[in-house]
Amino acid sequence: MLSKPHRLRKTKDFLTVYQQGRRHNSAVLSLRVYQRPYSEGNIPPIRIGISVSQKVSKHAVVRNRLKRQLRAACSQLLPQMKAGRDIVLVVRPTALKCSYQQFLQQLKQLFTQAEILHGH
RNA sequence: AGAGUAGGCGCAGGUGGUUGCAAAUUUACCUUGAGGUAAAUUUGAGGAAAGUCCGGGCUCCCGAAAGAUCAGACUUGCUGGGUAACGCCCAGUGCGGGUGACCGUGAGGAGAGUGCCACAGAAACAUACCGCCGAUGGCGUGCUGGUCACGCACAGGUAAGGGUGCAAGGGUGCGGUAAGAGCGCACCAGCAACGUCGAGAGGCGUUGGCUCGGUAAACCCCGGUGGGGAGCAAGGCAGAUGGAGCCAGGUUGGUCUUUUUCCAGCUCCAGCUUUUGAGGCCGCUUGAGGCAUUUGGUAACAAAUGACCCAGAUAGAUAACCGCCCCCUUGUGAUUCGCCAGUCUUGGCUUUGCCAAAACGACGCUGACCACAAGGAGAACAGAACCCGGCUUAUGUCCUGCUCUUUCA
RNA sequence: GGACGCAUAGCUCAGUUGGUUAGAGCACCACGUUGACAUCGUGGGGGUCCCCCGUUCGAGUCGGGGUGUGUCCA
Repeated sequence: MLSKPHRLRKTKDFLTVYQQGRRHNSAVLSLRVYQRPYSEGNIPPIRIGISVSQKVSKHAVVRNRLKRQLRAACSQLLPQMKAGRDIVLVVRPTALKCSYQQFLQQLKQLFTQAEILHGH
C-alpha cells in the first residue's frame, strides 16, 4: 500500500491527468502522466492513481486484487522515480491473466517510455 | 460398498521471512493552537459482507394530534407459540409426493354476489345430438269388442350407454323400472348436526337428508394490521463564495483633505469542479451486542449471573511476494502389517480324506503405512461503506444421526 | 451506497380481461417488371417471447426466484 502523500485521491486531479496528461499504452495497461507546475525548490511528491473499471471484471474481489498488485509493484519502483508527476494507470481486461512479475515488467517498460525513472 | 436424506451455537488454511496499509492507546519531539512526525503495543471483512426481496432502529419532509369508529389505502391468510417487528422461526393439523429416512404446501370463503371457462360439444348453472323408452295420453290396424293385442314415434319420459372436452354434476355393485334416475339398499367419497378427545387447527364415532362443476397467484367477501413519504448521496455543524435585506446603535479600522460611497459587521436565502473542495468535521459505531455458565421450555426462544469491547475505510485500509507444512496424481525404493500356493502341530469325525484352530510362509499383489523425486492446486463462493433481524441466491470441505439396495458373516 | 425501469424475428417496436397458428416496418430469399440495376408488385423463410419454478384445462401476459442491460439521486 502506498502512503498517503503518494496517492492520487481527488476526482479533480484524475480529470486533470486525463485531459492534460500524455498517454503511453501497452497491452494490459494504459498510462497517463501529467507534469504538475511547481516553484523551484519545492517539488511535490509523485502521486499515483489506479483505475479499474467494471468492464474488466464484475467482481469487486478481482478488481481490488489487481489494484493491490499494481500498488505493490509501484511501491517497489517508487525510489527510482522522479518527483512532481501525477500518474494514472488504467487497467485493461487482458490484465486478468497477468502475474505479479509480468506487472512489474510492464510497469518498468512504460515508465521508461514516459521518462519517469531516474537514469534514463 | 453404493445410492439417498436430515442436522451442525462446524471450519473458512496453518506457519516463517522480506516489503507495506488503516485505526486506537501510550511515550518522545515540533507547533500559539488545530494538529503533525517518529517509535512501541493492540486491533483490523463474511457466512453469505452479494441480491436489495421483507421487517425495524435512526434522520428529515408533509401532515395531524394518531384514543375509538366508518370509508379509502396497504398488507396478510390452517392452528398454537416465539420475536422489537416481519411475508421470518419453532411445534403441531390437513392435503400431496416418496419403498423409506423424509420432503413440499400461496392451506379462509366458489353453500354471499359478479365475471370467465377458447376450440370442440346438444348443453359449461343449465341442457336431449345420437341413443333408450313410449308405462300414461294421442293416432292407426285387427277381432275375441276389452282395464285387449300389434304398430306409429305425435305429445312426452329419461343422464344408464355413445360422442365432445381439463371438466357433463357423487363412485362401485345389487335391486327396481316402460326405459331410467339416491327411486331403495350396502360400501366408499363428500356435506350437515350431535356426542366425545384435544388449548386449537382437527381426530374418532353416531345419525341424517341423499349431493352442491372449476377458477379468488380474476373482481370480490370475511378475518387481521395501523398517519403517509423519502432515504446516511438522510440530516447537522463549520468554512470560503454569490444574492437580498438592516443601518437601530457606534464611527472602531482601511481608502480619502473632508463628506458621500464601498469592504469588513448582523440576519436570511441559495448553492459548492479550475489553487484546502464535485466535499472539511459530525452522523460513525455500545448494540433488540456477541461470549460463557445456570435455570425454564419438546423447540423457536426467554430470564439470571459473570467477565468482555470485538473494523470504521472514503480513488476506498485489512495486503504484495517468496519458502515449508498440509492435499491430490505419477514413479522409485524399503521393509512392518495384510492377502495368497503350500508346510507343520493340535483337536474332532463318516479315516489314502474332510473340517476347525494356532504357527511358519516361497514367487508375487500392491491394499494400508514410510521415505525420496517430479508435476498440479494455492483453496470454493466471494470484499464491510449508517446499523440490526430475516429471506433468497452462489459455494469448498469436515462431522453426526437416519433410510433403502446389494454382498458377506 | 441507495431508488427505479427494460428484455418479443438480424434491427426498431406492437401484443387488449390469460385463449387457440405471436404480429407490423426495415432487412433477407424467390418470382415478376427492365437490355441490366434501382424502384415497384406478389409470395416465402426466419421466434428458447432472457432463464428456472409455480397457479391454471391453458401463460408472451398472473405469482416467486435468477441473469443481462440501462436511467436517476450530492
